[in-house]
Amino acid sequence: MKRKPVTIKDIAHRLGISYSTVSRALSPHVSHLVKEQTRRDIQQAAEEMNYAPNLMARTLLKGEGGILGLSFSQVNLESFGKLIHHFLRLAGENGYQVLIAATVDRLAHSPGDNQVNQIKQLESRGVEGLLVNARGDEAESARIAGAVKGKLPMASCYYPVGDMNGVVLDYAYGFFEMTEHLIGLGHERICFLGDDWVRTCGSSSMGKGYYKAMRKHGLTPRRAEVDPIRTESGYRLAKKLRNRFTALVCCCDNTAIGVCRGLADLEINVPEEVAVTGCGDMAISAYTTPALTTLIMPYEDIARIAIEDILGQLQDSVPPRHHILKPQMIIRESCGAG
Amino acid sequence: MKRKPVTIKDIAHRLGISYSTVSRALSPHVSHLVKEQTRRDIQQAAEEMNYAPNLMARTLLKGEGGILGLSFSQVNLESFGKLIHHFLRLAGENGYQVLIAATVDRLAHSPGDNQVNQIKQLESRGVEGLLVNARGDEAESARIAGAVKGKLPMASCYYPVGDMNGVVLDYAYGFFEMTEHLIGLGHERICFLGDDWVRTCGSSSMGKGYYKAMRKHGLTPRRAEVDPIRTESGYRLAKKLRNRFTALVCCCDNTAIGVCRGLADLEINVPEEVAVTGCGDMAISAYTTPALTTLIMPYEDIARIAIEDILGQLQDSVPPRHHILKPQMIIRESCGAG
DNA sequence: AGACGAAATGAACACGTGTGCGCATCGCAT
DNA sequence: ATGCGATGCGCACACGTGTTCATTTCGTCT
Repeated sequence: MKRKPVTIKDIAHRLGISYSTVSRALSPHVSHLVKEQTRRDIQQAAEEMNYAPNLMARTLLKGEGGILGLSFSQVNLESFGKLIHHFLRLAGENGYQVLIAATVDRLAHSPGDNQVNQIKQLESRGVEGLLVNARGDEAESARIAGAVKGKLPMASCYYPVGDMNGVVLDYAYGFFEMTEHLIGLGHERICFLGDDWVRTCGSSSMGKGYYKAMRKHGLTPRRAEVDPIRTESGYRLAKKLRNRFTALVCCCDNTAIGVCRGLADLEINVPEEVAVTGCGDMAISAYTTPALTTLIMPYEDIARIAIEDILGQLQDSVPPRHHILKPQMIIRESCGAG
Repeated sequence: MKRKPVTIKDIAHRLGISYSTVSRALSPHVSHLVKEQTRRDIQQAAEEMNYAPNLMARTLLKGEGGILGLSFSQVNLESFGKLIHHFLRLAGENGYQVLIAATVDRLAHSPGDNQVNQIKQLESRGVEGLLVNARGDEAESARIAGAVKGKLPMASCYYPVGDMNGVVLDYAYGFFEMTEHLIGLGHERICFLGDDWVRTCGSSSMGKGYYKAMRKHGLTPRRAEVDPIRTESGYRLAKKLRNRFTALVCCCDNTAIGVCRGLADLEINVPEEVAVTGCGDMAISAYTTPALTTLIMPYEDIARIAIEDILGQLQDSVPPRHHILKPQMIIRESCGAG
């Protein structure tokens, strides 16, 4: 089934010439060293034999292969899809392809399948730069930083990775603003729905921003655990939280929509009785009922800055830097301040 | 900035031994040929020097490198994210990594940046198998089939690519069933909201299924153009179609949610006055108001079958086959038959 | 001590490509 | 016919790795 691919040797053998001539004829910057007639013969033969150059051999010899690595914890959320989309596009525009690796489960910690191991694999494949989306676990982030430091240009996104340069989303800022907005509307019993908010994501975490705003106004913070991927997880929580809070700050639009529907099924009005906010601004979030108040993340900016940073480091012209991007709060109906 | 990576030669030089010994010591299946003491020295040195094997060199020599290729038209929809997620997971479980390439715009046809070219690039990188999501354009599909045929094991997903084996979603079946369901509920003026439905996707297209059901019952099919990515596109269409139809069959949940909100803003009740259906079953589609009647696509099955097919062809044990997967209609509120 | 199988290691080749160097060929002037 | 610059092409090496073959070293028995 799997045929041997044709090489320049095959072409040379067929034409009865040396393969260095073939190599030259097919390399644009030295093809003028080959007689025009033979060059045409070679190009025609290459076309006929459906020749495709072996980029691994070329990379092995020259040391640079035009490939960037992407190590992600997940890809099945719309937000990750958007980011990857822009990264692929921008990489392509700069002549790079992308090798992508994703962990199966952001919670799985099987020793052989951690993110450090994945990054080493990407490095072994000869990637020239790395875009990393770490889970936020500080211990693992430190190991990642140790494995990459000084060997490869890297940009982390969303969460910081050690002291490596990165494009960090200031979730804390966004959730601080969002929480203060709700407090300004008169809410006092406000609950945060999200992951473990102390251990993860360090100082830029969503929970930290919420916590800070609550403490600032002398309110007691509370938190409920949800799985951001499963809308159902938010839906179920609505029953438990129905009478205990007047506002629910969700870590993800997915969650917020589940919560809204859960409250509606209990005949609790959103936003009149309970205000709900999300994060991420999915494509549909402006068109749900009620339309979702949420945080817009600048996915395209993240991808662009990350690419610029990696390419800058590669050309040794630009020193690695930290970039902190602020999400933009967009007020719609679900928080009751439209 | 970019340091030279350490090789087995570096390790050998440091220990004053030949690099063949180092190579053996680090290859599990022949490491027993090396004296235990030297083997430990080598492994310790490799650890200390942070050695990472060059997988490109290994691939070049042995001919197989453990990479599968993914050529997609888009990744920024939730459905594509899901599929890629499962594909990455299953590939990883079988010891493969994934090189991914995506076209920027499914409508862009710049000659150098077509999908055929991308696939050739992936081939040059030494991918052993290919998962292709073509746009459905028959001319380009034929070129893709010609470029890949006999050289690489390939599985196409969603839409067929020439006569290559693939995992095809029978959209036509799903939209036929959905349309008949609406007709069974008494609807006669039913409109299809989607892409160009004649040219694209061949006989398995969404539009074909809708068309067939309408014709079967003597109804005149109509279509409105929408961009499945932009929810806004469905929202705007609600005004134009408000009084002309009693049911709207959408090509994507994104569109359906936009339409629902558009109708709601016009104070038209869904589903009492107009029924709406979607396709894809996004994470939130069961929790919108009204909950969306839609088609569930078996993303995990697609990924699993595609991987099995590719790996089967690689081991030459399983002949390539066609697989046709049927979407499952799930009735919720938006069609008025809950 | 000598012999001999076993164990351990080094030398060499291969994979496909790019490139520096040297040789051959050709056209042209002396 | 000889010299000479220019052009075109082949040889050989390099990249990092895995594997075959030959060679050395070692332990053991006669």
